[in-house]
Amino acid sequence: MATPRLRSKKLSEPTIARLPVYQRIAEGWSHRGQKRIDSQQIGEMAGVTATTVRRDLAGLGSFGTRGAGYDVGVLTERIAEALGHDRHYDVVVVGIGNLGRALVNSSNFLIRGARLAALYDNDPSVIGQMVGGHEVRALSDPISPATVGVICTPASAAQDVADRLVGAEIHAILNFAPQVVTVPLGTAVHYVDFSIELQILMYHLNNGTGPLGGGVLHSLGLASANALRGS
Amino acid sequence: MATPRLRSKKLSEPTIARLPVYQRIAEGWSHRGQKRIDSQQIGEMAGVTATTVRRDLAGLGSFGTRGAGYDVGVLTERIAEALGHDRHYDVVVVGIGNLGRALVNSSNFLIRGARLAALYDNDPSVIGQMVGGHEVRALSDPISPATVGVICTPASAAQDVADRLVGAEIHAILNFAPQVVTVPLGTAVHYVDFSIELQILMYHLNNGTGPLGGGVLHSLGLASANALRGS
DNA sequence: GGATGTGAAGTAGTTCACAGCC
DNA sequence: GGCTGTGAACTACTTCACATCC
Repeated sequence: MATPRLRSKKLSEPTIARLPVYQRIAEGWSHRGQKRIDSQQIGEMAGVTATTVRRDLAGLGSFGTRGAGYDVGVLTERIAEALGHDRHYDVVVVGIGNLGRALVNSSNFLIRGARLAALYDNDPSVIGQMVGGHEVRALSDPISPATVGVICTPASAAQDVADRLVGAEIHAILNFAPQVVTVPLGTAVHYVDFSIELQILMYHLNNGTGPLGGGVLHSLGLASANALRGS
Repeated sequence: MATPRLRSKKLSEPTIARLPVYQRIAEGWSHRGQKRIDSQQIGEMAGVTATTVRRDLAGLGSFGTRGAGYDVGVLTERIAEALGHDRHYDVVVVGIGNLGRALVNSSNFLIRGARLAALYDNDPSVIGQMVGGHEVRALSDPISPATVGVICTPASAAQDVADRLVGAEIHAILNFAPQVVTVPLGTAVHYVDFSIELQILMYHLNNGTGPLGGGVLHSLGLASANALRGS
């Protein structure tokens, strides 16, 4: 009985952030016809040490082969399992400007179980358009049931949109707007901020320190949660 | 001798990632006419503890007032100083599709010292268009001198573009393409992956743990900044 | 031989608790 | 009273080093 959906031992936050990176590397490897990969190779491409890779993967169970590394197929499968990629969930996107369109049409955003459920905007010239196979609805319409809401509006609209998403029982929000939003307890908000990446890069350039080696890959997840509304 | 551009004591990686968040909070506060803010308030909005905020800010020098918190103006100024926002640097963007346009037109990307130097694409119907005040050039043209190169192409083009950027003496790359690229030693690649945020969010939803936890979360109020860093 | 997996050691980051100052 | 700034304690993560297995 191979892995009966074990209540996986809790993975550390840094590990969780690295697993998708390993997975992409494994997939690229597989694409080029390679059948096996070792921790040294993964580490080089991901910009971490081989030991870190081995510890991360050991947390998913022992599926490597001593002397021969990891089977690329098993590797991707185990990571998918750990991250819950077998489960499907619905995503609504609010704000269908350049960014919203880029996300919806990207081959890299709505993957691994994510399903696009509906699109919303408040611009009459955008409402009714077909984008990514969905008709853009009015923001004033009832929000479709979903697991995750993505905010791609200007900062000024972000709080209102967050309120609507929460009102529609959506408790996980990915916010691309440069605006801190307040939500009730029990709702998670992850912020994605393009400029922060640039700022971190510049800090290191200015100070000479930090990730400047070859093939450095930096992935930043800044999760913030749970402020009480009012008071 | 008030801070004569000190060779600032090295800040920790998590701290560096949090500073831009604090800065945005401070700016929002200032926008709403508030003059002071305390570590408790910053922490709530950023999703970290007040102690963490104080320790982060103490690393920039002691500019808080006991009993009264931080002056919002001084706060933003000190963070800007620490992150090198007074210095200007040039950015080239390659791949002017939806994402490239979204970034270039965003009020949140090219800020804090970043200056748009040039845009490139290889699609004849895009070359020559004006985007964000710049004419899109052919990818085969010589790359303009710059500090940072941003890759917004499909995965298949990413490695070629990275090679061109490196050839143009650009040693800092922000890669939005879902593709690991290899570069010579001395070049930093930061990898931004939208889907990773979604995957992390889903991991926590599936496992009940973490920044979403069913009810336990208030006690954590926790955020996480994860960096994969290389040698 | 060669690479995994893991105790043990080391390092980095966070939180506690409180002295110090407004 | 309130809130900052910081040594001390604690926790989490990474790295070392090597036994283990193919």
